[in-house]
Amino acid sequence: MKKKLSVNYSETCKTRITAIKDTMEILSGKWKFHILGTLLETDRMRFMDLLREVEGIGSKMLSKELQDMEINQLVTRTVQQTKPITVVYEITEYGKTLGPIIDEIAKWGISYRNSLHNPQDRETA
Amino acid sequence: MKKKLSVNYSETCKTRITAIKDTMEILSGKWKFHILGTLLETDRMRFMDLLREVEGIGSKMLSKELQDMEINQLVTRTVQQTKPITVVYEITEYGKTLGPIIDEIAKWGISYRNSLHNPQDRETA
DNA sequence: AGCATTGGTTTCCTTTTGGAAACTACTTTC
DNA sequence: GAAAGTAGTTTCCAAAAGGAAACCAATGCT
Repeated sequence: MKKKLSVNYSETCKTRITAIKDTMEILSGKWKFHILGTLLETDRMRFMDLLREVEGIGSKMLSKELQDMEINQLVTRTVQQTKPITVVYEITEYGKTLGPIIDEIAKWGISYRNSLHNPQDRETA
Repeated sequence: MKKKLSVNYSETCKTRITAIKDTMEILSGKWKFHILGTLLETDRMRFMDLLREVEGIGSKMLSKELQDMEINQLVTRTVQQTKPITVVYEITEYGKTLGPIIDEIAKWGISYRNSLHNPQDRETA
């Protein structure tokens, strides 16, 4: 009797994997979670403010990541005709639907930090 | 009057950002969510089975990602002294605590797919 | 003997990612 | 007029990530 080679995967499972791939592609790169985490807290921020708040990022990366997210309708970019022009970025309603993901990730990260101090927490997870 | 330069960030916000960074570092790379998604469904799998199920991955990457996750106690590796030795990987209880994150990511990815067909869903998100 | 399977490792190469610094262009302030 | 702040873009480079293919050691099958 021959063994089944692969493809014992259910449809729902493949859908799930595709969904995970889609999401992670949209949120790819070193900074998107970081930027979104910031925008979810403060709603609207100018470019230079983001540059200062998202510690470590450079203008090239910030610009690129914001463009990516604008294309995916997660953030909006608005030029304001002020004295020196300013540009405000804000998270869209659609972008806010990522909130639960970010929350879960933050939650896990926090309990991970705790488990570094109390490693037994990890065994009894 | 001078403007405040940066650092108007609350402590909880910084904690949150650090948590996000921690989590994403542990789950870095192209395949970890994929592998975890698979192991969360099937519990225990052999190396070659994973190689076939995680479509597109090569042995080098699979090996490396599994090692990373073993170090972080997300999966266990057990050698079985069978005829040709087999190695089973299974997700740990601690690894299962990532379930909610993966679920949220999968959920979002699914509704994202839907919004590609009905773009108005995205505006009224 | 010869091939397949298991579970990897190693090598070599390409692509992607990301960072630093310089530069643009316009306006305001000193 | 010089400096500084706005919001980026461009260039140049280094490092990291990832893939294909070959290889290895042990065992089983025919």
